[in-house]
Amino acid sequence: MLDRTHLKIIQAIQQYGTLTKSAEALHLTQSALSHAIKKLDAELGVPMWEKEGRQLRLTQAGKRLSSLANRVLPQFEHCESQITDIAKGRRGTLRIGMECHPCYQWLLKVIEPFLREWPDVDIDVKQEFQFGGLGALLGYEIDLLVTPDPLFRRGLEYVPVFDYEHVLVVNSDHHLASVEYAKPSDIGRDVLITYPVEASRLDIFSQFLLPAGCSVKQHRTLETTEIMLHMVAAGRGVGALPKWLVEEYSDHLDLIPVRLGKKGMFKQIFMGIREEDQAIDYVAEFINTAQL
Amino acid sequence: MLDRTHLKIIQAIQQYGTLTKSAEALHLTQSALSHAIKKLDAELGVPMWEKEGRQLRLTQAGKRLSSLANRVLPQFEHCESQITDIAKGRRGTLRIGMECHPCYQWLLKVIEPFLREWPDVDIDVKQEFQFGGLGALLGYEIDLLVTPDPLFRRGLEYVPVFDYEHVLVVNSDHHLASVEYAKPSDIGRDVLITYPVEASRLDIFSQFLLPAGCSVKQHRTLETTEIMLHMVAAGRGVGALPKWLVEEYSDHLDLIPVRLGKKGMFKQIFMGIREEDQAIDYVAEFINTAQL
DNA sequence: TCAAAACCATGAACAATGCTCATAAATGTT
DNA sequence: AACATTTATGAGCATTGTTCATGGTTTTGA
Repeated sequence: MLDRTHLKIIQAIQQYGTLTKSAEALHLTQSALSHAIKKLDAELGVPMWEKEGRQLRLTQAGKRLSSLANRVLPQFEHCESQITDIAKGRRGTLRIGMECHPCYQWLLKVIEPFLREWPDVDIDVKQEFQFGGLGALLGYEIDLLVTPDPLFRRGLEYVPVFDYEHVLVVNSDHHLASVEYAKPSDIGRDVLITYPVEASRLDIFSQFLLPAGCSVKQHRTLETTEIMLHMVAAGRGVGALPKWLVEEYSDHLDLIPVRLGKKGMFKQIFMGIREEDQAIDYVAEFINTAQL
Repeated sequence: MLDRTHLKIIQAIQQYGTLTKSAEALHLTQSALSHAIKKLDAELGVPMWEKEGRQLRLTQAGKRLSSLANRVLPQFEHCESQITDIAKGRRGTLRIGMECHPCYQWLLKVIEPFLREWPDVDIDVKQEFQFGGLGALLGYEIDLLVTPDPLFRRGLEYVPVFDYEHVLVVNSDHHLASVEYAKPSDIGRDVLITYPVEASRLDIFSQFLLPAGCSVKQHRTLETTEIMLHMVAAGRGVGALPKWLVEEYSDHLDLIPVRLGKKGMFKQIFMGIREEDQAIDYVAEFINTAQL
């Protein structure tokens, strides 16, 4: 019967390439591994690897097994650590996925009191997912998703956690610094600085520039909010961020928020969880504190 | 180490309630099971069950394990059967998920030539999913999703497979039988027959009646297309279905398709797969034949 | 080209794990 | 209280997986 050890074996061989090294990683002898894979091939009736000289290449069947390993093993590990956490009196780890870059700053503020109140719960924040945040939630890679884009599905629950206005950020020298609101064509000669995600996921493109058929002189990306704001304050470009975030920095930096379009761009951030997890006390409590 | 057998045990006990029956189902003696769960509890450091008299109830930790079992075991089984299929020279099973009821008829037409061309591939059609069709695709419950509602995510590919017009169906005695198109208020005194899914997933509600603030006299649901059409032909109500589907039955049944709104309601159906599966020949071929 | 190095395969012996059997204890039923 | 059903326990057995020792194969590099 296909078993967790088999998945570990296939994963190790994928990772290390040779039996000898894999065996070492698995705390086995090379012999044991050799026996094991021979038996596995025999049991399943088809080899998992083909040998090209010394190279081991996965067969079609092996690829299936490898795919199973990659998605199932992490779940085993997480479940195990959750349970041993419970055993030790700790409550476990809340794995939070983020689909909106600037929310990170907000999350930090929420996390702090939570960690104080729940000393026996750990928090883990992840930002990259193979199938996107929703996929990660459904695939049990994360337990909680912070997203501006709630895709309601059966079995999932979304809760709005906060509203904010998305604004353009410029410095006081910029020609838009004193206007009431910015039009899409106003930034045609500017450098736009954003987080490094696909343009389709950036509201400034999808909901402001693109619908009006406008573009910018240059599009630059930066990982960190702080540096982004420093660049804007230095007149090296304009940004698009939550207004509250801009206001937090406008004490020490020369930053002016400018409304996007006449009506402004108002966003709502949601937290999504799996229905079944609603019953877990610290999950419920996290959502509670986050809503304040 | 947590293992597949442990997951099977917890699942069996959930299902059968008592150790004795579970042991039988697992082809073990009651003694073996008793030993096994004792060891499991000891290894994890926390009991998985609490005894209320003779009743076994899952603890918090046990619930985690049970949840793991429920989502992981099916994947083991599917992977195993895929591989043994390959071993036997068969190619495996293409698991198709359907999120649109009337597409079933269309699928039947597509499946037929495919099964002829690929005698070593089986097809499995599923319609109910815990986390909806998308969740099933991401969770490896299905390999291919037929849906009117493509949610583009990283790691997924969607292909449009066909377009159709969604129409109201009435019989020739109905007062709408001869009009050019139906307005939302026109069916306020009718019985509307639909498939048994939430109203929010029925376009006739979400895109026709609701936006106009209209409703119907009564809303009935029926599983099968055929009976639904018989009811309509008998004047017992009106339906909302793809035009091509209505036309297929209008030879033997008294059915008239009526455009929904002045501009009609045009829909597009997509097939979604995981990117990684694009390389599998029979999957690619299925999509090809389906696009014709 | 040939030896050395790295890697893999195999069989026998051993160790550990899990299973069964037999039986006792606990729980629920009448 | 007696009985039926279910669970727990310990000892012995069987299976499985592991190591050890060794021989074969592929690759490397002088």
